[in-house]
Amino acid sequence: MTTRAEATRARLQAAALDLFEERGYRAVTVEEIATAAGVSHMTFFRHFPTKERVLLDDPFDPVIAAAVAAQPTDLPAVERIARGLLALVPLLDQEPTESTRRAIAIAAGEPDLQAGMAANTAATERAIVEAAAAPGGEGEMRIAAAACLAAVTAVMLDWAADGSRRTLGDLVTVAMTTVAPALAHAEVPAFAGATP
Amino acid sequence: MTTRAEATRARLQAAALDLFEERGYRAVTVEEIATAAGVSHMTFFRHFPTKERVLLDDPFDPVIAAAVAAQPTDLPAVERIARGLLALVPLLDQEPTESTRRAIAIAAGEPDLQAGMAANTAATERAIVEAAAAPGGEGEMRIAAAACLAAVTAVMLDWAADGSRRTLGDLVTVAMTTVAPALAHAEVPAFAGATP
DNA sequence: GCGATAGATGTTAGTGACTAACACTTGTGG
DNA sequence: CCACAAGTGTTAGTCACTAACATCTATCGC
Repeated sequence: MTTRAEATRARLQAAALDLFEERGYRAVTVEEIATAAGVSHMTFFRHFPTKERVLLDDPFDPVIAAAVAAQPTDLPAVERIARGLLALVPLLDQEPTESTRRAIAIAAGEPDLQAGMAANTAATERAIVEAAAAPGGEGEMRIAAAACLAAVTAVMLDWAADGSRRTLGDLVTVAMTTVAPALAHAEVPAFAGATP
Repeated sequence: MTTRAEATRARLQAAALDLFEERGYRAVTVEEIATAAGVSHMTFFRHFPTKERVLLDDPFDPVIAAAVAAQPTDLPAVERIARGLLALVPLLDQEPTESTRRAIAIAAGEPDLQAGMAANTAATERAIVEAAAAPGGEGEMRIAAAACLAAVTAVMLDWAADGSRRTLGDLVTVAMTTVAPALAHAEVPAFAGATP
C-alpha cells in the first residue's frame, strides 16, 4: 500500500531525474522540480532535506551491513567485508534499476554530487561497523569498510558513466579482487537478504 | 616573497579557523570571516570558491602522487600505493601543523565538511592515477587508490578528533597494513620529495 | 454517512552562500 | 610620473534552505 506521501516522494524523484538529465543538475531549481511534480517547493524539502538527496537517497545500507555481518567472524576485516559485498553480487544484477543507473550517471558528472555520494558511503560504513564490528575491532573494521566501499564506488562510477557494458556485479567482483587478492578464487555463497 | 594576495588569503584562513572553533562551522557566516580578516565578502570568494574551501584547501596532492609514482611499477596496485603512502610517514610526523589538525577536527564534526574532505580525496585519487598508472591499468589503479585513501582518511579522522595520542604516521602505518597485509614487515624507504 | 484528528501540503517571509558587473585603489615597470 | 594590472569594494541580484502558521485531506470512531 502506497501512501500519498510515498507517491509524492516518488513523483519528486522521477521529475528530478528527468529534469537533471535534460538540463543538468545545477541548472534545475528545486522550485522547478516541485512544480513538475505538482507540489510546492516546501513540500520538496519535507521529503528531502537537500536538493542532492532527491537524487542520492538509497535504502541499501541495512542489506549491506547484514551481508557483512553474516560472514565468518574469524576472517581479516578486509576479507570479511569483501566477502559480504561479493555475496550481494546476485542482487546487484537485479536490483539496481535503470533509474539507479541514471542517478549515478548524473552524480558522476557533478562534483557537488560526488561529495554527496561520499556521504552515502560514510553512512554505509557506519552501518557496517555497527552491525559487524567485533568489540574493540571498530578501528580496523572502519578502515577496511572505508577501503572496500571506496573501491566499490570507483567501479560504480565506471558502470554508470562510461560505455562499459559489464555487469555491475562483475565490476564489484573485480573491485573486491583488487582489494583482497586472497579472495580471487574463493567461493562466496550468495546472501539471502530481503530486498528493502 | 609573500604577495598581498597571499597575505589576505592567509588572514582569511586564520580568521575562519578561529571563528569555526569558537562558534561552529554553520554558525559562522562568510561575511563574518571576511570582516574578521579586514576584507569584504567578495574578496573572500575571490580567494576561495566556497565557504568550505577556506578550511579544506591543501597542497599535498603532488607530493603524494610523486611518492606513489616512485614505487616499483611491478607491484600490485594496492601495494604500490600503500608503499607510496608509507614512504611519506616521516613527512607526516613533521608537516601537518597544528592548524591542519584543527581544520580536520572541525571537519570531522560537520557532515557537510566530510563531504568536502571526500572531494579532496577524489582529487588526490586523480592525481595518483595520472602520475602513476600504467597505460591500461587506470581502472585497477583507481580502485586501489580509492581504497587506500579511504583508509587513510579514516585514521586521519581519528587522529584529529578523538584523544588518540598516536602519531599520524603510526596511524597511517596501521591503515596501510590493514589494507595491504603483505606490507606488514616490508621496509619502505622514505620518500625524499620536496615539501610544497 | 459524519465529524474529529492527524498527516500532508500551501503561503509567506525570511537568512545566507554564491555570482555578475562595474568602480576604485594600490602596487609595479617604463 | 604615468600606464597598466592586480587586488579589492559596492551593489544587486539568484537560489538553497528554514520557520511559523494556515489549509487541506485521508482515515477512524461513531
